[in-house]
Amino acid sequence: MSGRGKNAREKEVTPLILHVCEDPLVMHTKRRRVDIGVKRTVGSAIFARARESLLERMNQSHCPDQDGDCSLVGRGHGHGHGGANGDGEKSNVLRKLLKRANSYEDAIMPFPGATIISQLLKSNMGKNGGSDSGFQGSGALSSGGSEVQAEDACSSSSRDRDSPSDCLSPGPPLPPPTTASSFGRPPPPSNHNSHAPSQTVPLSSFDLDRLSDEHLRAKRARVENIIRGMSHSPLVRPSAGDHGQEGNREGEGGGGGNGNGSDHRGDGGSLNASTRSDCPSSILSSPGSRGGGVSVGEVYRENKRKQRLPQQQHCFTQLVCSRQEQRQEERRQLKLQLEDMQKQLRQLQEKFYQIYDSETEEEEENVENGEGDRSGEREEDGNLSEDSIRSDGLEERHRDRGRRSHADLSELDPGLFLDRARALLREQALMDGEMEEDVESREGEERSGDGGMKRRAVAAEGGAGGGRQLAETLKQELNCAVSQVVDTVVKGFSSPKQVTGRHHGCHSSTPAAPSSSSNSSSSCPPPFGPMPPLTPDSRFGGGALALSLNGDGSPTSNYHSSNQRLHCFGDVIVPSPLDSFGRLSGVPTPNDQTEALPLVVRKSGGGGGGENVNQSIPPPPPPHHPSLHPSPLTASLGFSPPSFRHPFPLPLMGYPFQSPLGSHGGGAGYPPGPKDHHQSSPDSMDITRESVSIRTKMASLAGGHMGHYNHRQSSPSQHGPEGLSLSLIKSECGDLQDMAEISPYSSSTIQEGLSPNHLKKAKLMFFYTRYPSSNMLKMFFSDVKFNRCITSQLIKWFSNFREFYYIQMEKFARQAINEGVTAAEELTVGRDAELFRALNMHYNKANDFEVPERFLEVAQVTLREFFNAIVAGKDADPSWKKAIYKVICKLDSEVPEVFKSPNCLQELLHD
DNA sequence: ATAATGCCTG
DNA sequence: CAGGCATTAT
Repeated sequence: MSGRGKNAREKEVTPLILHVCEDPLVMHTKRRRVDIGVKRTVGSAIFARARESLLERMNQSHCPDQDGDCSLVGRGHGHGHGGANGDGEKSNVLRKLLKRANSYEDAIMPFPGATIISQLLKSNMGKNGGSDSGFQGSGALSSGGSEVQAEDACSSSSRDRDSPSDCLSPGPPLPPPTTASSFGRPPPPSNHNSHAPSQTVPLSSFDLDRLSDEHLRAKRARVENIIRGMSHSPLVRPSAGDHGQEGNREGEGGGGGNGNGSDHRGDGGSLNASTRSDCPSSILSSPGSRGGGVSVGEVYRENKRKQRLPQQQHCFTQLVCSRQEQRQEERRQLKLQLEDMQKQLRQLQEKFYQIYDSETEEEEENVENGEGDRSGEREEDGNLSEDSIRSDGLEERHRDRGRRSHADLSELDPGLFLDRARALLREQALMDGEMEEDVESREGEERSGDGGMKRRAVAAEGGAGGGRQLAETLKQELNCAVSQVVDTVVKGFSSPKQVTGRHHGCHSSTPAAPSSSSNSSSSCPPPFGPMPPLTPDSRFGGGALALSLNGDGSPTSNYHSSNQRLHCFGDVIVPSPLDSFGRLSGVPTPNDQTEALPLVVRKSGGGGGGENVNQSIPPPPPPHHPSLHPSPLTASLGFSPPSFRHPFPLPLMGYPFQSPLGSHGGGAGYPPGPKDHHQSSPDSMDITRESVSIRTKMASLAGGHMGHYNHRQSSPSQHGPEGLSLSLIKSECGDLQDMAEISPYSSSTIQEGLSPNHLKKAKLMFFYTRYPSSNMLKMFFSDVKFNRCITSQLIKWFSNFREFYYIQMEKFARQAINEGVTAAEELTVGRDAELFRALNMHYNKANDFEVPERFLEVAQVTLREFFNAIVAGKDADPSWKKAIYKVICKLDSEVPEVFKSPNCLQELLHD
């Protein structure tokens, strides 16, 4: 067989050889088709047609161009792979995180976001100090350096420009750097790590003020960096992941010590500083000046950038002519930035969890063995290694906690957690003081001078004021920085009335924090302050909890928490937080949708199509989002799994998340498993984690995800037949309508996609029919909303079944011949036959279905047909199977009515 | 033009 | 199991 196939292929490729080849197989100029050409059952065509038309109409109303969507699948495939893979690592981390998130939620929630952030910041400092340095220059976010970075990030992400979150950082083309001096001067960070220490010392000794200044700046820079780094988070959409990865690579390179990243940044910063004002285009061209080798990826990005260039220039040009345009652009960017920041904060928190998690795990594993290779594990996670300081602290904590058993963790109450955090901070401070040298030696390579400096500052602070103060300070600083950034940006433009106003409103939405004033250094009510707590809260769906816990500083809790819930992990869509805020706060935000749209648009962009997407052009995005986003109400109610919010992929979500949601009052957002029991099986978590990766998969739109789900789902008792399909793949074909279907009210069993259970069902059906017509399939899978993709998939399934079936037949027929069987009559297929076992294993793995006798007969006939054909030497004919197919296709029997029931699996398997 | 099939490959 | 492709049937 294989040989034949190969020959055929060769034929196609090298037709010239044909005349030379004697091999009959090769003789065929064209690949011989063995197509059976089986008549297509038209039976009940009328009936089916009517139904079909009905369905189609439904579909059409929502998604006229299903085809187009379908095509995306293919395209997405290729691209998706890269993205998916890239995210893989992170994904794992995330999964890990998620896995335990639940247990920690309680404990973590209380943890003051500020503290977490500060810790993260510190850690980042240590790790990214060198690479981050670039950001430092941007004392003010508006600094050219930062802008360049933003440009970089954006441009790199331009591929999927649809993901605004990517460009979160400083981004918005802000007014010329007021603090030009700060960033203009060669930021210490720009230097290689090796220099860092030396610089740090002199600085600190020189001028405390300056030190603090730097400190502050560094923090800001760090924030930016973190944000930037965050963009790689696994949660980020695949497409986003692409560029994110690139960024990551660069960053890592810098961090790694080769200095590439640093160089690059440094160049960008300086270049930007010098040229930015002159001409934006120069910025764009800056890539050329980038450090060292330009990888293919970079080239690609460069191209992207160049593509964008015209637009940018245009923008600036227009600025002269009409500032409005620019403002809009800026506005948009600002928005993006804000969103990103929020997201990043959330992610920071997650990282924290992550570390915490990994540590915990390690503890669990190594409690008895001792410390083991903590560092090793940290390295594994990559991000974890970021902060040695933090790690140290964590280690300590873990040691402590570890002895108390893992269970403790989950039991920690907020207060306790907080205390621990403080203790940790103190420990850190202490350690810093005592082991500064030691630590430095260990991390010196990674840490920039700034980082070192920072650390000292931290230590000092900690010593003086204690952990709490430190935390507070950090928190404030962070908040202030954020606020300032926001304010700066906002103020930067002569605020387009609507937009700007709205933004302010959003920020100020917090009762306690009146709009712009927030940026005052001392008591800036952090617009995003509450963010951190969000995650935990969101998971619980109980905003109230967050509120009570939040007391520590962020005046606003519910608001944000609910909001966060909305976007939490909304990597995919990131429905602008602003919008959410606005709605929640009751501020009418008519335009929100419009504005947000651009962000949302990414859906398809991920694939391949969307390079351009909405870079600078205010995209007139499709007005479909509303339905996509859970209404504020929903969110507030407890749209529990924020992390699972997938704008588009929603359909998919239904399946995997079902269980998690179930516990939360039936997950308002998703259809409760039709009639199915929520399986709270141990798999729940797995499923949950899987969900994370689903995003990636979804984004990639690649096929073959089914397999993954199968593993989880195949277990019989799991999901109902409808099991909430993962509609995945085909979800693309799907329309927005699907969303509606999935939406809360639609408890209808109509599925957008095929679930593992559907596959199972199809396999069982194969015992009755080998050649089901599409109409038949539609009847038997009435719980599936058919579209071309679904139909094709089902047909493909059966095609695959047949393939396997016939392969087995041929195999066993030949085997029989080899064994000396001479008469077909000698061949019988019983339930104990090897052939049957093979088939049963394939179509009825669990063996929980009684294979109809008829199937045995058909199998026997088939086997004999093959036997006879082979014996007769018909197999020489490339299409020799065709005859057999024709015979077999007539042997289809009626499929029991039970199969028409969506719950048939239960019923069938129950027996 | 589209659906359906089969073959091959991953 | 799915994608891609070629072929065939409608």
